[in-house]
Amino acid sequence: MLTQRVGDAIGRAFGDEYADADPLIRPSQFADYQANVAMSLAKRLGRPPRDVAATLVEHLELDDVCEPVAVSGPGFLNLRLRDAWLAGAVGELRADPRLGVPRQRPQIVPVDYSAPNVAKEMHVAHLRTTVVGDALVRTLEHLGHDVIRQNHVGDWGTPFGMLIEHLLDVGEDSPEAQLLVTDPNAFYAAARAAFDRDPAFADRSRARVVRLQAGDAETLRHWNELVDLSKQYFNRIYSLLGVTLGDDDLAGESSYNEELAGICDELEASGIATVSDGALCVFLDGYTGREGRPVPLIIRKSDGGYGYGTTDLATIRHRVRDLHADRILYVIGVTQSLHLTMVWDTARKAGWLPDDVEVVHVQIGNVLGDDRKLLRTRSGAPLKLMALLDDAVTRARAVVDEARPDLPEELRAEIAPQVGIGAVKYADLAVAHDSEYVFDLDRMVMLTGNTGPYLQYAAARVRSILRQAEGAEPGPVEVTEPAEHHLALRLLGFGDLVVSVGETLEPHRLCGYLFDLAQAFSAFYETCSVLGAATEASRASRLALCETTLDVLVEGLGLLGISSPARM
RNA sequence: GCCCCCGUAGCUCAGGGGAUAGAGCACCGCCCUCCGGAGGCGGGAGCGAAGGUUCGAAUCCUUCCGGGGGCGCCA
Repeated sequence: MLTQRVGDAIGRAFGDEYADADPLIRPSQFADYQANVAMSLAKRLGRPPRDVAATLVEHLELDDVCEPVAVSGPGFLNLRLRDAWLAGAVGELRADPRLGVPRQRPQIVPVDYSAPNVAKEMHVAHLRTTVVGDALVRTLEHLGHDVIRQNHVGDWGTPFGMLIEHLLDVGEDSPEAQLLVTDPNAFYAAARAAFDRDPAFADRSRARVVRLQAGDAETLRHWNELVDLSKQYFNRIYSLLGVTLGDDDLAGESSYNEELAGICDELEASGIATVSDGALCVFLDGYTGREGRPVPLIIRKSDGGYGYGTTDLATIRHRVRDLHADRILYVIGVTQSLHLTMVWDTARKAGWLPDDVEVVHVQIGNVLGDDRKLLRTRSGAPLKLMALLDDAVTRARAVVDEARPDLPEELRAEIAPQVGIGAVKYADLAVAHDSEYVFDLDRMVMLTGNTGPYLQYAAARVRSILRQAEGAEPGPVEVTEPAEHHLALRLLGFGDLVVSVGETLEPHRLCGYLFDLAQAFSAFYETCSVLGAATEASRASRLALCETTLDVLVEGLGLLGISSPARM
């Protein structure tokens, strides 16, 4: 709105040929917003920036929206919104069930995230892609996009012969088989041990892989049993995390089996792939490795088997051809960067990925321990995710017990998981997804600072005020105090911010916004008594501000996949 | 050796080319303690280094230093 009005003023002041100048209106530390337009215009006009800015001010028609506009610095227009206008805008926001978040033209967006492996423990890296992916999915859906969740689970490959044989040995209903649900690494380790110890078992395993790949019906039935048990493990984690992934979203590597041979044939026939050292490879310009040797994307191993490069090609073709994707998101570890770009380049070359389909690698950075190395237990073993989450809940319980000894025991037991899980998820979301960060449970569950529990607590406190308002109803918004002004300004920023998260795919911006909002509310709470407001109209207005703040906090946390306990 | 990412306060992290680089935690000093103590105000200290582009660079480009990762049959 401001941008449009300033743009019009440019046209009036300097002529329509300059109306294309981007006013670049942004929040500012010097005013509510700052229009930075004079610099670029001054250059084009050959006039001093301050003069240009002053001329522009004369042509601005913003008196209904802004206080008289100040020119400062080298030529910035500082815009301070009028309290009355802000009050009206917040009133409109309150009436809008979407809280100012626009609906966008829908795009079809497959999002590849989580992707755990069958018969393997999920670790913190999986946790982060799951949490970040889920926040992106929720946000994009809220913006109106047609999101297709794709959980590209690792359910195929060489180890499955060994795993199936072990499952047959222990029996599908045995306690050992249940390890797949409760402690998958233990199952895997047992299978591996048998493989290393017993040559006969190793031979059976290898034979089993061959039958699996040949599509032998009985083997496939056992494979399904194996995968089903692992699904139970995934779903336990997802349910504990409150993640939107379900069985319908499973699109494992195995689902592309039928297409792999065809992919290879097509690439070989078109000359894109060539045989090298017995393996079918794609060599692309610009990819060199050690000693300048070209790096291949291997699509068929020398033993005739297929690797994940081939399934990834089949996957991308499926997403474009069958799902009609406009934009494809890969929420995957930063280590896959090279592999992914090679797959994309190959797909483009083969004509499976048109130029107008955008592919994005949402790079997930490593999670580190306090020694700045990949997070592990003290003994060096990989962390068990379930144990880690339990630990988070335990610590959250301690924080809740400390802060709210007055709450009944059952209620505290109910709140603790929401806080603990929220804390872990928020920590994953609050830092830029591609940066590494140091995992520190104690910091995550703190009630101060940029943490999930802080925001949940903020929301609970607002609820508490509303609860105590008893008969008093929220009414028309008035803005008089500076703290009200600042809070109202923050509230109005929600819609644009959600849009920017959808564009940049950076949920940490939403975290920063919500933290900022909570602090603005805190300042408001400090200086503007709600229940003790001087007049009835003022109390009604402040109740309305409380209610709107709560709505935005709850909605924002919801987009992040974090629940807001009613009390804590 | 080649390629990618990163280097911001004591610590953990923000900073979509714009003014005097921010927050939280930790530390020190003062204030309030009233709707639930998510407190308030003040203080110290920072863009790895050097060039370049620009009216203007933490941000873009180049080089160097330092850290992490990847680089042919695991996924």
